[in-house]
Formats: sequence, structure tokens, C-alpha cells
Amino acid sequence: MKWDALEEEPCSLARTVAVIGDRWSLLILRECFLRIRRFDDFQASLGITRHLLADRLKKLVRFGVLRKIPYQEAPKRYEYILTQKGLDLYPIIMSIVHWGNIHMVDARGRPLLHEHKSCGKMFDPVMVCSECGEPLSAKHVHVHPGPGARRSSPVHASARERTKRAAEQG
Amino acid sequence: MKWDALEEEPCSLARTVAVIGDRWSLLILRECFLRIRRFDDFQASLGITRHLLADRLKKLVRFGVLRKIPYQEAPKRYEYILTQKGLDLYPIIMSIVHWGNIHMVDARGRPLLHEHKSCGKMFDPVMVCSECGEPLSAKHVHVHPGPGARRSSPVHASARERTKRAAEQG
DNA sequence: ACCATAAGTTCTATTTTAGAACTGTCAATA
DNA sequence: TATTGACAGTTCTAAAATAGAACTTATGGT
Repeated sequence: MKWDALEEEPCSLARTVAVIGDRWSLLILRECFLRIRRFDDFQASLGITRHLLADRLKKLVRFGVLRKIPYQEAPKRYEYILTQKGLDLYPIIMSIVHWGNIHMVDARGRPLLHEHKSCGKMFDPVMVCSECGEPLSAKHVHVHPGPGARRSSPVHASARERTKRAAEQG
Repeated sequence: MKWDALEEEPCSLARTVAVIGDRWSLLILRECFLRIRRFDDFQASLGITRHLLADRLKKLVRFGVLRKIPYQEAPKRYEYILTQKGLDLYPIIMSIVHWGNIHMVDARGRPLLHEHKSCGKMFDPVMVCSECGEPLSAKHVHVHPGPGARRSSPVHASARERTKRAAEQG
């Protein structure tokens, strides 16, 4: 599968992975949320090669996640700032950071703590249902095909189904 | 930067990216949450090459996200199922799907709808503060160094700071 | 004239991925 | 007995992506 093919998949996860599913894009976005805006600052704090950084910034601009804003005329210089579409990535970033906090920290503890200015406390992010407000777990969610589902998708026989069928016939 | 170096970074995001930050891992995990468990089923539904699939499954097992469970003795066959560590990735998956639902769908609409069995309604995931329950946005969060922060990190002068300093001196 | 800042671009070497074919084990079938 | 098919990989070569360093362009300061 080619990289570009992901954007066309009838799957919201695949399409998002087309935007952020590589080594560097998420790290660049982390820096954006930490108020980094300029080419050399991204490069210095990430250690990414300049080539890749230029490429990724271009991609994120193309997807409308970042916007180039001029801050100097001669020579023309730009800052990269998050659009609303980019700001909306915050729950993804936070859920990734939270999983790392729980499952990937070493003995020294968390690298960062997060304070919610609204209530003044250190917090963890919690994902809840928009309708009833209860915390979500995979077990309590059922998936339905939506209007954009793949047309006429005859449920492809799985290896397990084939095994079962063979066992029943034998 | 090498792939393995990410795991060592004092950053929960970088360490999580070391696990899920490539083209395929998130798509494999999507299939896991949709109850796919076997090699050939992953291969058929994703179109991933068998080589890469074997490699990624090995990696996810090594990180403790998936576990191999034998389901047949002769010949020995295994299913790949999510561990608790893997199930905890659900908020990441859901926030990615939700962003795609909002920002990446075409005219036909969402490929999938999600029903919360607990309350019976179609829902969207919402990320809230664990302490006050209010929805989170980047604007209302302040970041502090935690116990695992990079030791003696003298805040690296950014390009902007250098520019400002030069301007003040000039 | 010389150096520094800033944001890239270009180059080669290395690593990763795509795509297809091949291997090994066992069960059922002809 | 020989053949076929299921299943989970491994091996191979060609193509693509990435790393790492040097180079370019435009400008301002000493």
C-alpha cells in the first residue's frame, strides 16, 4: 500500500494516520503545542534532519494542520502555527502522553505534569461518552457501519470462520 | 535519530510513538479492536505485506501490547490478542478516529458510527479533566516538569529569543 | 570583507518498505 | 499414495524513505 492510498481509505483512523502516522509528525506537533514555531527551533529541539523537517512541515501545512505566518519581510521568514484543525489534535496528543505516562515511564517518574488552569489541579485526561458522560472502554462500545462505509462489503470470510466451517464438515 | 532512541527519550509522547508511531501499527491495532486475531486475517484485511506484518506483530508482542495465545497444537498456531496494556490504547484509537470523523470525511459521511452500550446512544468521545470533569483544550493546560524530566535542562535559547535579544541590543 | 542568522535544498550512504515467491507442518481429499 | 489446501511465517530483489553532512540564498551587523 502506498502512503497516499491511506487518505482514500473509507476509515477515519486510516485517514488520520495518513496525516500523523509517521516517526516525526507527532513529535513536531508536540513541539507546536509547547509553543515552538520556527524551523531552526524544531530542528534543534528534535534532532530531526533538516530535509525531513522541511518535508513534514510542508505536509502538515498541506493538510491544514499548520499555517505559515510571516513574521519578517526581508528576508521573508515564516512561523508555523497550529490551525483550529491542528488544535483539535490535542486529545490525540494527550491520550498518547497519558498512555506513555502509565505504561512507558522509568523509575524516575513522569517527565511532565499537566495542570488544568480552570480548576488549578494536576490532572490526567479521561475519555468519556458525549451522551452520558461515563468513561469509555472498548468493551462497552458497539460499532455500526455509517453512511460512508465501504459499499457492498460482503463480510470477508476470516481464517477462523474457514477453520470452523472445515471442522463442522469433517 | 534512530528508531530505538525514541524509547529512551524522557518524553511520554516519544516513548509511545516508539510503539505505535509507524504506518502500520495503528492499523493493526484497529483490527485488534475489531476482533481480528490471526495472521492471515490481518494480512487480508489490511493488505500489509506478510513480511511487515510479522515484524510489527513481533514488535507489539515485545512491547506487551499483544500476547500470543495458542489455539491449536498441531501444527502450533497462535492468535494475537490485546493485553490490558493494549486495551488501554483505546482512548488513543478513539481520539484518532474522532479527529478523522470531524476533519477527514468525504461527502458520503462517516465510515463508522459508535454506540455506547451503557446508555444506548450513538456518541463521540470527549476528553475531560480527571479532577473537575470539564472538557480539555490546550489553552487551559499548563505544563510542569515532572520527576522524570531531563536533568539540568537549561532552557535552550530559541531562535525567537536570539532574535529578540539581538533586537534589544541593536 | 567577514561572520552570523535563518530557512531551506542538495548530495550520498544506509535503512526500511513493497511485492512476490518460497518453506514447513499438518489435515482432508482424490 | 499423491495432491491439495490452510496457516504462519521467511526469503528474495527492487523501490522508497531516512540519516547525516554540506551547500545555497538573502540579509544585517562588526
